[in-house]
Amino acid sequence: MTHLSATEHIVTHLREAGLRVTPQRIAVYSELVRAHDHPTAADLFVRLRLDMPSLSQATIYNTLQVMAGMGLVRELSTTGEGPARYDADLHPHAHLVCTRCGRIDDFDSPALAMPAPGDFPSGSGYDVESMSVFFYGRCPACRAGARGDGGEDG
Amino acid sequence: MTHLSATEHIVTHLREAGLRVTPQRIAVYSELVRAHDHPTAADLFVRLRLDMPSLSQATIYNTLQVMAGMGLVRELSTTGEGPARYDADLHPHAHLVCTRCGRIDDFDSPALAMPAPGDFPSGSGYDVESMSVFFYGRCPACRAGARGDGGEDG
DNA sequence: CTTGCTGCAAAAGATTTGCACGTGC
DNA sequence: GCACGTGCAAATCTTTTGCAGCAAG
Repeated sequence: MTHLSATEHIVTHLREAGLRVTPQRIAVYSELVRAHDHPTAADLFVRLRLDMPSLSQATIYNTLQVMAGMGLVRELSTTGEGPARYDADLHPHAHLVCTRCGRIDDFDSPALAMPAPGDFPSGSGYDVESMSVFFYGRCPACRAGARGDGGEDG
Repeated sequence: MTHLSATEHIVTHLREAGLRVTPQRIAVYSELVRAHDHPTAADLFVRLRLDMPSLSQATIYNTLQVMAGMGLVRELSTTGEGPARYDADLHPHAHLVCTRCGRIDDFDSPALAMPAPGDFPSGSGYDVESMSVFFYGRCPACRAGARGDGGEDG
């Protein structure tokens, strides 16, 4: 759990899962680690095609599904508004969703009493494995009266 | 905010918003208040067509959009898995989402330190208006090895 | 060499939209 | 009576799937 590169990380996990290590999988994961703007499958497609013109959308979807299943990435869902977004940052944190431009920012709450796994509802009969906290509102750019094109990140 | 019927409630809000009071809007809202299973647009369509055969899906979607915009109902998003679900219960509460059958239950947390509006992230620059807390796991029926058809509510 | 993965394109599922008619106000 | 809302069907958008060829192990 030292500072392995994204490539090392995905390669290790794929090997351990008995899955094949392909350039496409490495590319998708690496881009997701590099990006901090919670891109959609389509975003990743556009960005990655620059370096890998043969890449197909189906492979992106497939790869994201595989990685989400391995627990390597997290699928975020805003409000049904638009496509799913993805996050390679697995440390527990909330998300700020702009209801105007759709941008998603991380919100790492020092003050906010974020429920810990121990607070998971146990009386409900559910076998809770994870949780999500979303805050909805307007991002700084949209508050400032900007047109709200959506966000670029890096 | 006394115990008005669902009809009284929606009629009042539509009037205040300068929108027309139609049987379809009353029906959709009333069914959403009656149901406690966070139905999808398609669920509502099936249920309401029994009493209102001419009702169309487009009207359901349109009505849900209008009511969500008015803040009368809340749109929930499970995990991007499947269609959006709706909730007419506006009091702050978390949701338990079954990752196996898609069922959603309310979770009203007495013990859980649910962030209050005052805890909303203010340093982020966002103008936060609402929040959602989702817990993901397996519902009692699915834990018990049931097939997981999804839930009826009554 | 074997089998899983990729790329393509078509399919499937959910939601939105255009238009003509009906209806609330 | 006017304009909004409804109903229908087609369009749009996102994601999944079938299949043939390629490449990882």
